[in-house]
This record gives sequence, C-alpha cells and structure tokens, in this order.
Amino acid sequence: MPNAAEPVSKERLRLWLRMLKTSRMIETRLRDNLRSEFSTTLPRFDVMAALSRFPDGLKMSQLSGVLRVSNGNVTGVVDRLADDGFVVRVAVAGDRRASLVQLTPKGHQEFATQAAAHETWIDDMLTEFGPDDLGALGTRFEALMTSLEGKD
Amino acid sequence: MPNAAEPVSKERLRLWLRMLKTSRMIETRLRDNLRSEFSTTLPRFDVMAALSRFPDGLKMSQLSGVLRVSNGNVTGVVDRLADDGFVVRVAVAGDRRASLVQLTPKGHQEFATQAAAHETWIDDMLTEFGPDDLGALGTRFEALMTSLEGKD
DNA sequence: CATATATATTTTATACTTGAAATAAATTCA
DNA sequence: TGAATTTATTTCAAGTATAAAATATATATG
Repeated sequence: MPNAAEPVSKERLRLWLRMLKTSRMIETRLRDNLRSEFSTTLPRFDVMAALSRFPDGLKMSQLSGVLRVSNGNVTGVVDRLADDGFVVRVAVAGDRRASLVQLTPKGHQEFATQAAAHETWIDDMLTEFGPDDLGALGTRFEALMTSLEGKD
Repeated sequence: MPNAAEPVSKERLRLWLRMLKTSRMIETRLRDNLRSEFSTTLPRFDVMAALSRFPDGLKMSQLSGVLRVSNGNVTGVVDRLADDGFVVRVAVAGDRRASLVQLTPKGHQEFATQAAAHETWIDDMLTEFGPDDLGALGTRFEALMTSLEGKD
C-alpha cells in the first residue's frame, strides 16, 4: 500500500501547526507581560538572560550564536540596552575588533527581578503539565532537536 | 514540605525553553527554505495559507484574527502580495469600509506549489515522530492550548 | 615584509511586528 | 435627524529581523 504513508505526513503537519500555535500563544503572553510589567521586550530579555549565564561577558558574535539571531540584529538590541545602562561593551585585550558585552550591576539586578517573574508566568501557563508530562515531553523535544541537528 | 513544589516550576521552565528552541529551529529552516526555493517569507506564506482555506476571501480584520497578528501588520503583507499579483482586495457590497482579500488564480497556483513543498519539509524534519508519538503529542498540545485559553 | 585571507562587528536596505493614533464609514439611540 | 459610539482599515513610530555590503583588525603565507 504505497499511500498508507500519506496520512503520516499530514499528521506531522497537523502536529507542527499545533506546536507553532501553542508556542506563539505562550510567546505572545510573555511579550505582553514583559511590556506591561517591565516595559521591555522578549529580545531584550533574551539578551540579558544569555549574558546572565556568562559573568565574564560574551562577544557580539557569541551572543548572536547563542541566541541564534543575526549579528546585525544583536547590534541594535545591545545598543538600546547599553543606552538604558543594563549592559556595557568592554574592550578585549589583544583584539581591537572585538568587544565583550557584560551586564552592569544595574542590569544584573533588573534581570534577576524579570527572571523571577518570567519563571512564575511559565509555571502558571504550564500548570496543565505535571511532573510525568514534563519528563516525557522533555525527552521527546530532546530527541527531536538531536534529530534536527543531524539534518543540517 | 513547602519547597517540594519548587523543582516543578524549574522543570516547566526547562520544558518551555526546549519547546521554544525546537520550534525556532523548525521555523528558521522553513524561512530559509521559503526564501531559497520560492523567494518568499513565512508571513507571506501564512497569509496565503489562510486565504486558501477561504475561497470567498477574508476581510483584513478576519485575516489578522485568524493569524493572530495585528491589523497594521496584515496591511503591509497584503500590500506586497497584491503588488506581486497573488492576492486582490475586492469591495464588500454594502460596507464601504471593508474589503475582502482573495487569492488570485496565480496566487492559488503558487500557493499549491509552496504548500506541497512545505508539507514535505515538515515531514522530513519530524521523521523522529512516528504515528504513536504524533497522537500522544497532539493530545498534549491540545490540552495545553485549552488550558491556556482558559487563562485569558 | 607584503599581500591575501579570515574574523569581528557595524551599516544598509528591506521586511515584519506591535500599539496607538488617525481616518472613514456604519450603527445606535436620544 | 443628528450626535455619539462602534467597526474596519490604514498610517505612524519604534523596535526586531535578515542578508549582504562595508569597515576594521588579525593572521597566514609566499
């Protein structure tokens, strides 16, 4: 039966559309919350989250690598965060092309507040998933990521 | 044990980050494919996909409702699709404010080609998920969406 | 050393995205 | 009827996003 395989591709498409719809819904709510509670945006939060994991700072190219967005994109977001005093660019000894972007103390403090709220928002949105679901779904996503990475 | 609950919120956060990373990876590949194969973008594809399901056309406000994006956003995307001859705005009898956006024959033909490729790309990216996974995961996403909608 | 190549980042052009303001037309109801 | 409100859409300002070009610096190689 050659076309017994056809419904599976349709099912995969359906699953993708559901996944996309769900993650867009969650993202939209996070954006709304970040805007209304902290007057910030998801890209800004993402940059600060990345920097908070690297106390020594990240070069622009590392930042765009971690966040998987273009170099030029990061330039603008970092510019605006620097204007607000949340990050600084510091020179790299021995390489005048590069600079390290670091959170300022003010940036660390602000991010700690935002991150705590963020975790609460996610926890509230995902109450549907109990401990059993979390493990099982995490495993599926890990497997999918691994599979995707093998298809570069 | 009051803090026995704490690890669950961390697990929920981890799951969200995995889900976000995975869906961004898939979206990025779809964008790349749409660009390289059809010189188009995901928002344009999304608009055409919505219109293809409504042969009578959709009003701008219906389109932004279906796609869950802002009105002003749809204006620009539809303008560019109209410039390319893939959609038209037709007057609505009895309401001079509104217009219906419809795919042109050229738009239908182009979308059919793109949609077929799109389904193949998704099928290839989600080979990791077999029929069993698809049903189980679909159910979990449906439950999560329902839960989210109850928290407006 | 001098040139070629590679690396790090910014700039540019274009498109997407939002919320809010503006415009225009339809509807309500005093 | 006429004024107030609602609805449909576009315009606007600002931020986000990309690919490609430009700039500047570093490294490799003949």
